[in-house]
Amino acid sequence: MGRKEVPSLVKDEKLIEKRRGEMVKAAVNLFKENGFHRTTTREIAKASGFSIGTLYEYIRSKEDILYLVCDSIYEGVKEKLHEQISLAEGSIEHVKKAIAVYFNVVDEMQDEVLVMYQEAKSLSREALPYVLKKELEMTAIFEDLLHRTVAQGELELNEEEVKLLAHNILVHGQMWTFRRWSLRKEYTLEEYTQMQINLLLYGVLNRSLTGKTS
Amino acid sequence: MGRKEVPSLVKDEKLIEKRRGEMVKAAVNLFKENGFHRTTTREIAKASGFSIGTLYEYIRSKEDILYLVCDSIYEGVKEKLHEQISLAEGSIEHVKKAIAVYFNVVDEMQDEVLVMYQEAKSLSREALPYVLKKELEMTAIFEDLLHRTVAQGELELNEEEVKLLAHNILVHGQMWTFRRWSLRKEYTLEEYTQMQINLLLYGVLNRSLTGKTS
Amino acid sequence: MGRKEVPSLVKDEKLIEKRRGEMVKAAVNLFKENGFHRTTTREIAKASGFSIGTLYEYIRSKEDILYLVCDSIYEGVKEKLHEQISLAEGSIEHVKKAIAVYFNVVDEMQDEVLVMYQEAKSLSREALPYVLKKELEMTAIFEDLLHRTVAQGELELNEEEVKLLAHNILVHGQMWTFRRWSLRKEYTLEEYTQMQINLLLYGVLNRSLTGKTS
Amino acid sequence: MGRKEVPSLVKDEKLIEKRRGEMVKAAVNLFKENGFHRTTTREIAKASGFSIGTLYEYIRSKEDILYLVCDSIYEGVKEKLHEQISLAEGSIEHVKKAIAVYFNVVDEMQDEVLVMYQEAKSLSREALPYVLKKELEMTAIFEDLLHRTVAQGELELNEEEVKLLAHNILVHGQMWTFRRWSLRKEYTLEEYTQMQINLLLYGVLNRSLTGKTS
DNA sequence: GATGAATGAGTGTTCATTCAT
DNA sequence: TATGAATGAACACTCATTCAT
Repeated sequence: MGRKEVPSLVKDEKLIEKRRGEMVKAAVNLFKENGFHRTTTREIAKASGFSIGTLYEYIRSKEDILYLVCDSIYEGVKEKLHEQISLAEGSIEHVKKAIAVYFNVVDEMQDEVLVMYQEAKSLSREALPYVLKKELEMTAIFEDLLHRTVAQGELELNEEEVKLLAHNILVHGQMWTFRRWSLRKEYTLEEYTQMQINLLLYGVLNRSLTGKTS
Repeated sequence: MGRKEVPSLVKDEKLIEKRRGEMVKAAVNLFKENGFHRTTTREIAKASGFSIGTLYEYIRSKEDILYLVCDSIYEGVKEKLHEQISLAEGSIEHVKKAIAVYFNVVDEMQDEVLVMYQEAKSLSREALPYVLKKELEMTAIFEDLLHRTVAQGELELNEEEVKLLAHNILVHGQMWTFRRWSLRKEYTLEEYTQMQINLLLYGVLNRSLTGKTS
Repeated sequence: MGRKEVPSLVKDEKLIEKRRGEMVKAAVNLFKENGFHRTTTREIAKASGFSIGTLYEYIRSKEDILYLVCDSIYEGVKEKLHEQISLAEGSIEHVKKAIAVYFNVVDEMQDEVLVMYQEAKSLSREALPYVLKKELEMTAIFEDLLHRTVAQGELELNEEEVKLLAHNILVHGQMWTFRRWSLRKEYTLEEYTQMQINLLLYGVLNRSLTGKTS
Repeated sequence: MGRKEVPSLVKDEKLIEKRRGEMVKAAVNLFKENGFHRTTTREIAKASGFSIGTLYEYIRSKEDILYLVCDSIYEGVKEKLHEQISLAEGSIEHVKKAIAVYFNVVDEMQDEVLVMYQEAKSLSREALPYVLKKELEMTAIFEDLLHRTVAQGELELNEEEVKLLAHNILVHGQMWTFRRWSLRKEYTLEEYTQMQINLLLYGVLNRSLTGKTS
């Protein structure tokens, strides 16, 4: 659904799934180490355990690998998220919980997230929209959560504020990877999570309280 | 001060400054369009208005260009910042003003800023620290501002919260360029600025007010 | 045995052997004409009958070609030598025969020998020792021969004289290539061989003394 | 006389002489270290103490420098030779003395001699004959010496043997530099000289025969 | 006479991709 | 389906030489 089709010369769908899984796993590790441009298709083939010829049976171009990698990372993050939080509820506590879970997932997959964050720009003008769409879907998860919490009466935010807050939550999660060279020195993941939750929510939280009392 | 020396075969310092300026300008435009790796040194030379041989009179390697680009962008941002805000004061109003000015500068230099944050990772392990140092210097500007405002009694934040808030301010500025594909659709720069100021500060602001009133 | 491994991206050992043979042959001709430095890898590839990309499937660097050339020449000389002379005997006659055979081989391979003699110095500090070792192995062939002849009682030479004489034999062979611009004008190979054998073995001074006394 | 003219844009002959002397000195050192091809004209200019522009006031091309270097080395060797031996005499003792003096000169100028014999091949087809001519002049010195000694009745050699012996003497001098990686381990210069004089002049075969008969 | 900035053809090398087996 | 040898356009970088000042 909304996923871009990457054609393969091989017919067996099961095999495609399997081989591409091996490819992506190998590629993430290599991209992590050397970046997309400095990684060669030969290296990816070798690390995947098959020949360069076989690699090209399952993709059309090097860029396809990058797309598959990005796609796979988003799916991974989303899957882990769905495993741990119910998206049907709506309460301040639930928002806090969701943020914490999200930050945890980002931390677990920090290499992957960083790779995607840094290399997605190398996707062609054709493939990029598919990845950006995934990013929007991720944002939507938090938007929905916030909407429900607003509907519940626990938060007082207009539409645009919901959007921006959801955006900020996502960004603060990514920050933990792309500024880790600095943040890791100052905070543990737990401290970082707690402090960001405070900074993210106390504003809107107090305001709504204030709003209520006034 | 803390800047990495990039050696040149040319002796005339004035000329080096001039030619490197031309180079950086051309390179930013090309990097913006195609990224660092997809841009060739010949393209940079041509766009700079001189031959490939001349290009290499002023740098040692392609990476030097990227370093000069990053360095120049930081200097540009800092210079514009210093032009518009006094860094000696300390008040809520001043913090708001500084954020707005910073977001404005980022918006004016959005191409440059985008290029830097996307390509800096391609710097070698030798050059990267110099750029990260610049980033910390930028963060420190906001840390100082917040410290002074805390000292003034207008904010109530501990040391670690100051650090994180400064990080957040910087990152949200960058995000205006990084996620412009999404943000631009929703907000004007002014709206984005105003809303982020609210989200960033109302949390801590109300808390301190609450603290005061209690 | 003692040969330096030159890695190849190609797995088929037979093919490596074959392609490198073609490469070396082409390279010798080109080096002969223009020297190592003035010969381009593209020229070598073309003369070898394959593309530049293919060339680099079989070597890592241009210097590898030079090493293979040197190695191949030594092997060629040694092989031809072993084909024609038994190295187990030891007599004046056998020494003379061996010298004549060696000079013949040098003459047959004069282009190769000259190339090696002139270009080996361009080998890196890493590869040079392997080539010098081959040179010592060549010298050792004549040392052994002389030793056996001494043991047979047909010559009276101490260890150091054996070494130097073997060295001189080798040098006189190489001379035939690197001074051919002059020697060829004066002597045929047969004349040169006969005269050098005389000078090497008979001595000029004693002969004249003998001549006088007889 | 017989020297190739190397044109210069500068008129002042004294200055030409001086500058070229500086150039040659610098070039020999650089060629010694890195070889002719790996040495750049910029390096030569710098090591000579003037600019690249000035360098080209005194030569037309890089190859001119190589020619001047070769020429200068020959002149140096010849000069030192003439300083120490009279070329008018003719006797066995004198030949021995001349060989020893020549070997000494070669040893003193070993770097220069090595450079010349390794790099002369890079001279163009136009310049090479001039250098070969110098080499023949050197050979002629020993030919003459041998001729006079034959005429004196102290040696019994025909014309062709004289020529070849002269060649051999020259080559064995050169080999002291060329094969120093091997020879230096076995012999001091004095030992090498003494032994080569013996082998060149006394012969090994007759000696052993003599030994046997005595 | 001296300088050194400018030039650009040329070099070694890489690597995504193809295709015969 | 799987292989891996072959390809060649493209790349970063060099350096002998020129010429305006």
